[in-house]
Amino acid sequence: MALLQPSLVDPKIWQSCAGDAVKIPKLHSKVYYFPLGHLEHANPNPNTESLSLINSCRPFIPCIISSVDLLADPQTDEVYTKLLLTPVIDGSSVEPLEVHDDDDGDDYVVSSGKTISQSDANNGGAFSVPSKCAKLIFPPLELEAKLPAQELSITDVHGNVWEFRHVYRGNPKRHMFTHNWSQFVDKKKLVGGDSLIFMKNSTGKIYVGIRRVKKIAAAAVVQKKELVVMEAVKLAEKNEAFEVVYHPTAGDNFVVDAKVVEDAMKINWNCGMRVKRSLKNDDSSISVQHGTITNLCAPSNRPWGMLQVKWNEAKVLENTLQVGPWQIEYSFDAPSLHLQYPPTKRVKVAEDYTLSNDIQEVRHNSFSTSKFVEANNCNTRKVTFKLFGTIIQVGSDVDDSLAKK
Amino acid sequence: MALLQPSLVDPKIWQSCAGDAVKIPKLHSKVYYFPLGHLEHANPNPNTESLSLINSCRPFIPCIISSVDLLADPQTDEVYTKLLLTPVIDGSSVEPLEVHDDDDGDDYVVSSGKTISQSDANNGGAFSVPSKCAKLIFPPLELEAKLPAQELSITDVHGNVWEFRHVYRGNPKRHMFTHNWSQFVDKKKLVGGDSLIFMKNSTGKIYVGIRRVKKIAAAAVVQKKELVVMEAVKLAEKNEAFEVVYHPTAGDNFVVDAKVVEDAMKINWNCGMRVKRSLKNDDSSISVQHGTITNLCAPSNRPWGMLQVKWNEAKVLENTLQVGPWQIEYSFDAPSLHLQYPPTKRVKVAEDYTLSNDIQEVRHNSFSTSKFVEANNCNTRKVTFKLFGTIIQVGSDVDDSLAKK
DNA sequence: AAGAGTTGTCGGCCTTTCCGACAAATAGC
DNA sequence: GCTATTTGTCGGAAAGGCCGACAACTCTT
Repeated sequence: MALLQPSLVDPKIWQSCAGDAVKIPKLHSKVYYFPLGHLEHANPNPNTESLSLINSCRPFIPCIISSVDLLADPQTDEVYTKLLLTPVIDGSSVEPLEVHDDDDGDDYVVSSGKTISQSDANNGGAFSVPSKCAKLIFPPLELEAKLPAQELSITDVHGNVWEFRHVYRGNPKRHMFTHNWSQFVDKKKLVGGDSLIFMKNSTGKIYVGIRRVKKIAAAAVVQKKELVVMEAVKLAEKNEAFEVVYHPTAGDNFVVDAKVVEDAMKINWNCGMRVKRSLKNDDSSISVQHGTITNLCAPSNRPWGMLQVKWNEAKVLENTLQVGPWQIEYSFDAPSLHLQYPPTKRVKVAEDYTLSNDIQEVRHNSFSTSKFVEANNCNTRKVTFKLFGTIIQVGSDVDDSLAKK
Repeated sequence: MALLQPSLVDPKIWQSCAGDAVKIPKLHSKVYYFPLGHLEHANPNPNTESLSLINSCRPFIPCIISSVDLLADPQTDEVYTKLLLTPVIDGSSVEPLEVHDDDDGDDYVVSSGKTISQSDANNGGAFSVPSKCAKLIFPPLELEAKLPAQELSITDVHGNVWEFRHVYRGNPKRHMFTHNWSQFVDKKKLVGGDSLIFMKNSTGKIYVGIRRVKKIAAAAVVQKKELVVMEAVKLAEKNEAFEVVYHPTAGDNFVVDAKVVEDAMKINWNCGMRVKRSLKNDDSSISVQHGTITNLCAPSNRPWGMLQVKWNEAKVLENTLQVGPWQIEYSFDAPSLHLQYPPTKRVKVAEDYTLSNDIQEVRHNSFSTSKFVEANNCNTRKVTFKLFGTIIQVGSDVDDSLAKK
């Protein structure tokens, strides 16, 4: 039953399992690859040797997506993706292939999730189905009947079918899985805290995906992953095609759509700015985090983790303290406690006619420090990146002008 | 779980499921196809219309096996085969393809069977494993342990894997399947009397096949099968390639290796001759039936069911009362009660130079009747068949010579 | 803050599964 | 035909699964 090969997953099912917040670049699209993000994704505490190698590399590498595999782990059922990236040599005349929009329009997938309780995982072999899920995903039950029941065939990410009995019982009445539930818990090694995602496509076929709480990663495995990352980085630096693996549950993607990065870099991010970040929860509801930029802290002008944000909400993962501009949004609605930042985007664009194969970095060593920035222990730097032939400047004299007000 | 398509089965596993007595002709080999046998295989009581059509056809048709599919029924797990036969046009110069001997030598399959009891099928969800089977097929258990147990992964004919707990318990101690056995009974719809065949190949992988007691064939299904047979017969008669389906449990094969038929036809079969027939039982043991030829009763010189045999053993299927010569062996060792027939093969062979597309039948209308034959109410006929350009004569004047003694 | 709706956990009961006892059937001498 | 071994069936025991009761939690207003 347990296949040893990773399973190819239907794109819409894969997306629902990963969560709608997870963005996988499209085939043949332009992206930026962030080596530091890649390393931190494999190992949050990388060894110094790896870090120094990363520091000697370009901080971001423009690439084209040459292949996308949407996969599922045969052991854990968790979804992940394997991408083949081909570095773009600046000024090269290779015409990019057409980006195929894979939204087929007609077929859709609706999903509903639940983090399973201790009782779901251990007790009596029954699963308490959230009423939202039952209403949205499963065929309607005869709720007036004495013992409403139906047999559901639910397909996992490997294409294996599980037959559950779905009943509506108890007082107050609720939806439950009874028959075959404990076998499912047993085979999938589910524990309290793991999440299930139930999905239904336009043909009515029902699917189930799993997100695990515990990330059991042995030190040896992490070491191995780190070595694989470093091999990829070396290939990227040589402008050769390289393969990366991205697990949506292990932090943000380090391969980001070019336009998204470029647009985000055009904003004059500065200390004290109010920002937000919308997150999808396990049950596919949306929650919004609000925060304030506390520092522009990119060493060597690395956009990955350039902005340090202090989030208002307590439960925030460590790796979201330092974010890239594309990972957050400027918060228009939230009133700033100290200052009002104008939503106007002040962008400095300079046409570049130099055909160089490397990304040009121009560091402005003359920092201008405003009173506000000083008061917030925040260094404002003028930083200019060249992105696909366009020079972008971040951390401008906006502060000064505002401070003068 | 339940596939709707027939499964392709590994040849050695298929053979063990069918039983070693079942002979499937090799790809590209010469065979004789018996239309009457085909019809009786589909329906033991065929309608008169079908029978009259069969009678207007050749009684046997030489063919080449153009394809062999070894299959398993997705509903019942029973094995069967689908053959594509291409009629051989006598004298045609088409060079036959090489017959590939598919015996790979190295890999073998051992098997052990059991007809399951009422208790196996209904009670308490346990299966009493025959000790022979446990010793031959399963990995050795620590028989000295207090509760010897192991988990066995057993593959069915569709490639689905079943996990059973195999224990050695009770007083007296015996091998049993406990965990998952009742699910297997349930899913496979097993009833007392059905047989299981456990197999192990040279890599140690364990398989299970099923033979059912009840042949539930609705009248409509039988009608359909009869029509399919008649279509095949019509194609065969036109010397066009045709497909046949053979179920090993439903009687002897009507597609028989040419050499086997020819050799059997060379023997002067006669009334009173002692014959034997070895049969493989469910548990893969061998039992031998003994009998006496009571009649040479082929109407229109049809070798299928030409010999009428009275078997000594009681439990004989009806369809084995009338057999073809290739289905039995001359019994050298069994002492004849009345007469001693010499084991010498008296064969009359005549070279045939006529290039005819049809099989020549020469009926000798002058019957000679001996005293012995008269006393046994047995008609001795001289019958000549042309097989692949060789004329074979059966039921000779041996009787007379013996009777004169 | 209160009410309605939802869902986590528990104990009881019923079914299924697992076990050795015993006896019946079979194989071996 | 006798004995040794194997295996079919049974009743009791243990485990697993299904149920409503009740309470805690969440969401809405």
